[in-house]
Amino acid sequence: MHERELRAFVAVVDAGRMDRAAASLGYSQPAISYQIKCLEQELGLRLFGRRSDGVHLTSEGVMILPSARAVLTLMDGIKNLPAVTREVPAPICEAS
Amino acid sequence: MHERELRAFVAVVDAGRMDRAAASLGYSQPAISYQIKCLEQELGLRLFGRRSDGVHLTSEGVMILPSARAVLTLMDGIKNLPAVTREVPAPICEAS
DNA sequence: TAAAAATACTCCATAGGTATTTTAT
DNA sequence: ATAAAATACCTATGGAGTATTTTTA
Repeated sequence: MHERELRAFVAVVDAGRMDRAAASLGYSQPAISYQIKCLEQELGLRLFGRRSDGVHLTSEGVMILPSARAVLTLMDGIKNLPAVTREVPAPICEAS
Repeated sequence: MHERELRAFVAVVDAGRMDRAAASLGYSQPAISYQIKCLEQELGLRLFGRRSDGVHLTSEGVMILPSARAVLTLMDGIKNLPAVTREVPAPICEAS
């Protein structure tokens, strides 16, 4: 399971369509289709039903969505943790 | 940030040495060294101090460890969620 | 039939292995 | 000097793009 697959997953959920999700992530539409397919294959289930007007979550998709979001939030936190440590407050009094 | 990098990270933490972590994951030692290096570069910080008898977490490494473990736990949960749905209890009464 | 997703294909970057070198006690 | 990590090198796979086909309402 890869971060970019999970980002694709939630982007598609949010957009309701793969092509718009692709645009929002700066990828081509086939790239997102491929990522979703990879994730579905790795999990061995279908995350979306395909329609001519977009895509909708299956019940399995609904189930993993909260965990997917949580993983991405944690990852964002990991990426920001070092920044937090660097945010050591500057001395209140400037050197004279 | 990739799942395999986080798995390498926690395996190295648990083993205290990259070569043993590599063995525990079924990778070669240079592969783990490479994954740790990638993660350190992506985060822009050093996760481990290197010694001749192994490796030890830096304070930044200590900070991200709980989140790294949480991500992996969530990922394991995602992988198992479908199994949970499939574990629909069998009918208690056999068909007569 | 029109809009969206999937496939085919090509190309490059990523990540693995083996062999070797470097580093640290 | 020895044990562990890093580097070099090669190869294979993954994942991206563009062009095209397929699907579905």
